[in-house]
Amino acid sequence: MTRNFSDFLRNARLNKNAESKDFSLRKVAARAELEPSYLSKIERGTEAPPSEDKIKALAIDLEIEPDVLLAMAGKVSKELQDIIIKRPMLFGEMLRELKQMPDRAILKIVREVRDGEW
Amino acid sequence: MTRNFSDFLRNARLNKNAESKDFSLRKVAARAELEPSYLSKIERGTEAPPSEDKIKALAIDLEIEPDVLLAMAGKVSKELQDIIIKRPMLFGEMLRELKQMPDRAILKIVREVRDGEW
DNA sequence: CATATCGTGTAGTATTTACTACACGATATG
DNA sequence: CATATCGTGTAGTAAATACTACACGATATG
Repeated sequence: MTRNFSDFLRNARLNKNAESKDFSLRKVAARAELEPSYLSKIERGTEAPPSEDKIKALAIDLEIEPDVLLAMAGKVSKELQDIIIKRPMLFGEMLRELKQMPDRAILKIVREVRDGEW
Repeated sequence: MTRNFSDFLRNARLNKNAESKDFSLRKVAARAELEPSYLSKIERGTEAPPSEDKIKALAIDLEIEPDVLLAMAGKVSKELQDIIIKRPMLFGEMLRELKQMPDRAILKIVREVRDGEW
C-alpha cells in the first residue's frame, strides 16, 4: 500500500548515492534526524512512512518535491490543509469541480492567476 | 483552541432543538452513533472533536456543511485530501497561488471552469 | 588486518486518537 | 408521583502513530 513511497524513496536515495556517495542510508537518516534502522524499515515498507516533518526533511535532502513525497505517503501537508480550512466551502467546491478536469485546464488557471488576469 | 467547534456544535444543536425537540444531546448522539457523555464533553470542549466520520454524521443531522464543520475541527476530509494526493504538484501550486486571492476572484474562476471556458 | 561504515533485526516505548461503559442527580411527562 | 429522559462525571481502554536504543554480521577503507 505504501510500496510506492518506500520504493520511490529507496530509489531516489540510491540514485543520489551512486553520484556522490554522500547518500548512504545512515547519512541520509542522520541529516533527516531519524534512526538508521527506522529509515531502513521505511525504505523496505516494513514501517509506515514517517511524520510530515521527517518526510519533508527527506524530500529536501534528496531533492524531491515535498508535496509529491507526502502524497506518496498518503498525506497532505498541514500547510495546504490550513489553506483549505480557512475557506472550506470555497476550496471544497473548487477541488471537487477541478477533480475531473485535465491538468492543462488547471495549469491555465494557475497561470492566469499568477499573471493577474481576472 | 477547538472552542470554535464545540460552541458552534452546541449552538447548532440547541437551535434545532428549540424548533422540534428531536435534537436533545442524547438523540443527536444516538443518530450519530456516539455515547451521550462523549458528545457532552465534545460540546463543552472538554474532549477534542471526534473522527471525520462522526463529524460528518453530526453535520448531516444538524444540517451543517460537513466541510465547514470539519474545518472548525481543524480537519480536511479524506475525500478532498485524496483529490490533492492524486495531483500534488498541480493542486499544491494552485492552492498556494489562490491562498492570497479574495473569494470573488476564486469564485469567478470556478464559474469559468464550470462553464467550460478554456 | 584493524576499524570504520554499512544495512538490518529485535525489542521495546511515549503519545495521541478515538472512543465506551456505567452511574448519578436534575428535570420533565403522563 | 412514578418513571422516562436529560446532561454530565468518573474511569477506564484499544489501536494507531511515531518513533528510539542496541546489537549484529557483512562489507569497505586505510
